[in-house]
Formats: sequence, structure tokens, C-alpha cells
Amino acid sequence: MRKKEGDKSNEILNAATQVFARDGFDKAQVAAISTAAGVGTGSIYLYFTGKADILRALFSRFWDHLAKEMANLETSDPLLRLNDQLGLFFDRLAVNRDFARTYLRDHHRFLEFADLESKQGYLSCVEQGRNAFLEIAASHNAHETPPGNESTDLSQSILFGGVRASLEHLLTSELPAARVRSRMLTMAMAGILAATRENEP
Amino acid sequence: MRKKEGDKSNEILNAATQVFARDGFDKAQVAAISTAAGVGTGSIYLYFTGKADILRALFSRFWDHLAKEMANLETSDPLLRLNDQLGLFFDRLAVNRDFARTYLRDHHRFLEFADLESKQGYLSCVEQGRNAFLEIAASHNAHETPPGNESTDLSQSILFGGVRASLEHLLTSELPAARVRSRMLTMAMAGILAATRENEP
DNA sequence: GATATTATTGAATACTGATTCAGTTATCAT
DNA sequence: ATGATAACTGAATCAGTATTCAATAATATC
Repeated sequence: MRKKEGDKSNEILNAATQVFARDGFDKAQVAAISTAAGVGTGSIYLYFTGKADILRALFSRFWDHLAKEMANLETSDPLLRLNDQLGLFFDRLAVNRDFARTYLRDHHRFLEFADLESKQGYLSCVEQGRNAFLEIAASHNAHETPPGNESTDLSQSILFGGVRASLEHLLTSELPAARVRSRMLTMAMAGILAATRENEP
Repeated sequence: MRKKEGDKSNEILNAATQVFARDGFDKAQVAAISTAAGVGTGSIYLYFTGKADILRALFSRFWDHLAKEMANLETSDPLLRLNDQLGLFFDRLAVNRDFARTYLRDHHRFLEFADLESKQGYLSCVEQGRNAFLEIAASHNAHETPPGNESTDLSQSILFGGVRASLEHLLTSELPAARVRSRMLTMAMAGILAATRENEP
């Protein structure tokens, strides 16, 4: 028998993060990833079913971590909780810029071809954000019929688009992360409040 | 001599809009575009230098139109003007959903490989939006040192990310465009005001 | 040390799809 | 009508790259 040497699986994921960041998923060559990871090209296929599977694993790991961190937030005021959630998301990507690049460029592929199992963390994050949104809306409309949920989904999407864009800006400008973060949160909070007000009768 | 039959160039662009919307730029096959356009595959290369050039032409045309429409806006209040600019952008994409899909998926490629000439319309639109932003900031900080421009650029990016996301939502939900549009503008305006206030001393 | 078993490798394979170009067709000028 | 020229076509070419797999290396067990 022979043992597996170290955790090649993780080394491959780390190498892939760099290569994807530099070349983007499509142009990234499996051979480049294997070289960066210091393993033979064929070894990739011992740990992953293919190039797409590497991306899947990368995002799956990211969202699983984030979902747990979000679940640990104990802020009871929904507005503050949402603020913390967005902050967590931002920070995790601001710290790992290679991954952030891949997130911005290729996350949509993850959503396209990952199975439900792999998306669990992602779905949990979306759900937790959504709950905060619904609570905020409810607290402003206590006595009226609840606003259509489609409306809060729309607001959530718009907000999240802003967060995404703030990360994009972070990568291309020289601004300090803290400055970008705070501006993003300021605008996000103002946006939510305005959206909530619009839902009122 | 022989004349060119009709305006194949435009037929190719229209066909490409559909094919790109369905398959995305990468997976879209030149052969599929030529078939959809009802021309031979080789003819594509009489009108464009390659697949990438089709995308370039598509976006270039879009931004050139939009830049002109924006320039025609005569709203003097910068906040209202920005509102109108965003509205124009939204409407143009909401009306042509095939193109909107391609915009959302592949616009970054345009920015990557188009030359300055082709980007003129795009740059003009960004500039006009930026000017509105700066005026808004100036009108709130009349007596103080002007806020760093990096700050307004950041706000502009975040705002634009929200607009983008609203379009994404429009394509996947069943919400009427008018509803999405108005929510997007509500949140955008609230975001700008909050960002401007944050810049004050 | 010998054997069995599993891990690893990277050159060869297989496939895809953009681009080319030799051949064909249409239009114009005379 | 006929030659000249330009437009058009799509099968063949060619390049790039994900994946496979026969060969090799490392470890474990006896």
C-alpha cells in the first residue's frame, strides 16, 4: 500500500485560486494549475472530476464557511444584522483578493453547474439575508398586509449588486478596504430604508 | 463588380445578439451565428475580423446610442439628471432582453479587448454620470474643500452595481419592468444622498 | 527482501470550434 | 453576350487543451 502525500486536494485548490484569478476560469489551463500545485497533471483527476469540479469545490468551501459565520451572528435587530452579514461577506473577500477576482468573474458558473448539495452554503447565506430583509420589512409594516415577497427579493438583489460592485472597485482602485467597506454599508443601509418605506401603504 | 446584398452586417449583429444571449459569448459558435443570420460561415469574416469583433461592434453601437441620448438630457438639477441617466440605461436594456443578457454576462470582455475608439461611447456615458455625481457632491459641500474624487467614483461604482443587479433580477423574475425600475431608482437616489452626506465634514 | 497495492505522472489521445481559402455565383461595364 | 471584379460559401485546416491511461514510484505487509 501507499499513503497519499499530504493534502494535495487543498494544494490544488490554492493553486487554482491563483491561476483562476490570473487567467479566469475559461482560459485557465489544468496544466497550469497542476504546475502551480507542484503535482502532475493527471493527479488533478484523482481529486476532482475535472476543471469545473475544482471551481465547484472552491465556491462550495467559501459559502459553507460564510454560512456558519453568519449563523453565529447574534444581532437581534434585523437592520444591524443585515449590516453585519454584508460586512462579513465583504471582509472575507477583501482579505483574499485572488479568490475575490474569481468570485467576481466566475461565480455565475458555480450557480450554473453545481448540484444542490454543493450549493447548500450559498443557499443558506441567501436565506439568512432574506430573513433579515423580511424582518425589516415586517417591522415597518406591522399592521398592514405583508408586502409582496417579490419586492424584498428585488431589493435584496439590488443591494447585493452594490456590494459586489464595491468589491470590484476595491480590486481596481487604491482605496483602503475600510473606506470602501464603510461607503458600501452607508449606501446599502440607506437603500434598504428607502426600499422599505416604498413598500408602506 | 457585384454589390453587397442588403445589410448583412446588421443581420449578423442581430443574429449574434440572439445566439450570445442563449449560449454566452464563449460557447456561442460562429457557425450558429452565421446560420441564424442566414449567411455562410465565411461571410462573417467579410464583415468582422472575428468572433470578438462582433461583440465589440455590438457594445460599441449600444454605448454610442446611449451616449447621444444622455447628451440630449437637459435636466439641470444634477440629482434629477442622474436619475434620468440611470432610467435611460435601464430602459434601453429592459426593452432588448437578449442584449441585456449579453450585457450582464459578457460586457467585461468588451472592456478587456476593445480599443479606445470603440469604447468612446462607453467612456462618454461614464463621464456624464461622473459629472452629475461631482455636481451633486459639490452642491452639498459648497464651502468646504471638494471631497476626494475617488470617493465619488466609488459611490458611482456601487450605484451602478445596483442598477446592473436590478436588470439581472428583471430577467429572472416575473416582475414588471416598471416596478423594478422604480425600486431601483428609489434605492439609487437614497444611496447617493447618503454617500454625499458621508462626504461632508 | 519480496510482493501487493495504491498513488502519481505526463505524453498521447480525442475533441472542439475558430478561421481560412479555393471554388462558385452574382453583378457591372463595355 | 462576355469578361472582369467583387461577394459569397462551407468543407478542410489547424491550434489549443481537457482528459485518459499505460507506465512508474512509493509505501505497506509479510
